[in-house]
Amino acid sequence: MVPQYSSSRENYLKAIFHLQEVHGTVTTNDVASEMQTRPASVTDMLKKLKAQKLLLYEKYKGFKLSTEGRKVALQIIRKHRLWEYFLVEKLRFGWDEVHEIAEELEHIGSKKLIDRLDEFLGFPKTDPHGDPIPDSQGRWTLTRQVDLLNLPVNQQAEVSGIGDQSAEILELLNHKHIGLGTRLEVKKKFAFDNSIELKIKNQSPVTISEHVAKNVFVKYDDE
Amino acid sequence: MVPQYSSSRENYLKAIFHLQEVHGTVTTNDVASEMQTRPASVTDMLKKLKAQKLLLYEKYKGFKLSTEGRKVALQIIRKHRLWEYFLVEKLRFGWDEVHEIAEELEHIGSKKLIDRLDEFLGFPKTDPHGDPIPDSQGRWTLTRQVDLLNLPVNQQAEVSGIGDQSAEILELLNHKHIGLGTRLEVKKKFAFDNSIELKIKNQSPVTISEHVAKNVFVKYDDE
DNA sequence: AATAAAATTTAGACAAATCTAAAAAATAAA
DNA sequence: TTTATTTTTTAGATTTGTCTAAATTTTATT
Ligand SMILES: [Mn+2]
Ligand SMILES: [Mn+2]
Ligand SMILES: [Mn+2]
Ligand SMILES: [Mn+2]
Repeated sequence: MVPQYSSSRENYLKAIFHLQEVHGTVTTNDVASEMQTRPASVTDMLKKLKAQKLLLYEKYKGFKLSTEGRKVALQIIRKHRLWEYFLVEKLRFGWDEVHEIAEELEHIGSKKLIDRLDEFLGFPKTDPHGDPIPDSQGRWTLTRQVDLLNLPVNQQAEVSGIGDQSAEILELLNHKHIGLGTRLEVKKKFAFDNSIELKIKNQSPVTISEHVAKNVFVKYDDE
Repeated sequence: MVPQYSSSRENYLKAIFHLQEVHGTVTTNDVASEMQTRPASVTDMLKKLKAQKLLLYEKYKGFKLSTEGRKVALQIIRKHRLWEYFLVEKLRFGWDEVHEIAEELEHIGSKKLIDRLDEFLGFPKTDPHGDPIPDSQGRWTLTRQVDLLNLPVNQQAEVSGIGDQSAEILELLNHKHIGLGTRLEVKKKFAFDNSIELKIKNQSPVTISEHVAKNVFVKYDDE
């Protein structure tokens, strides 16, 4: 039997993993705000994760996932993203309504379940938000992407990922018909507020703020 | 937002519902043994369920589900059985390996998820064990389910469940081309050893022993 | 270097779900 | 109808995860 961890512990591992990826480093306060909880609760949990050897931690000095902790985090992320893919591709959910549900489904234990699901879905490489899905060994293919602020004007590109994945930004993008795989190009950048005008084929131009642009990643053939 | 109950409470509701269905009545000890827990823990939980108006309970006098408790129990059962159907029909699990996983999946909250799943599966009426799946209003179609010993002669019926689920009986039934969904009728009952002769369309008659007949359940429309 | 501010941890509490041991009530047997 | 047995409930603990308030440590500012 594979060791099982509580949903709460799995959520902490996942949060720590994400923060480690973005900044190189994580703090107690970072985790507290990511998890919508109190710093004192984070400290409590850090001790428990350390006791389970999922975390390297010395009080006041900082912490990071152990090799085992990282492995567990990647499996939760794998489950989260496969379930999101399932919800969108098989149950016709919108990409902006699957995160909450996947947040629960990711804690279902069976390894066989998730490997069968992966197979059923045809071994998808990325989830509905463009994020890579780790394989059953916890590996993923790194795709390099640029955010829209850094996409050259008039360069055709394809949306390949979203940074911030709040329901709010997804709703906004949805409304403007911007989604994974959307082909677009930047027509104008306004220096005043760094807003950007985009053109999607067969649509009238749309404008997005700097805040949004920073969170939309695209890939394009750079010759 | 629909009220949410803990997995533990949902499991208790389900257990109480099942015991109510089988016997007309449930006791603290029944629940304890069904849930693999202690009578004292059951009493603790009965008080909590009563406080939430899911249970009608007076100490030492007995208890039963309230209308609301029954409704909740039926929704958990609906989810359990739909997930079992999904696991068998879509992920190619054996019918003998899905129960444990469904025991976890049944606690996922989203109502939309389960209704979409139902639709995706084509609104199945029974789970892989032949048990009826309640619809989204908690209703199920009452089809008379009897074992083959009690099926009237010449009454067309459909195999809807197997009692004993050992590999041995499954092998025997498999050999005789009897499985879930098989349409058949009883042509003759032999008083000598209670063996039974069956007819399946386009096949020559087959005989099964009393022991086998007792473990094959069928349903038929009772007019 | 001394002080102020911020981050982190500890102390002590609470709710949920479970347990063991003991008490109380209901039921069965004598 | 007493007495014995079984069932059910209570009392008091324990574990997990969370919280507030206070103490401690680190970091930033004079
Ligand atoms: Mn989660
Ligand atoms: Mn995602
Ligand atoms: Mn369950
Ligand atoms: Mn079943």
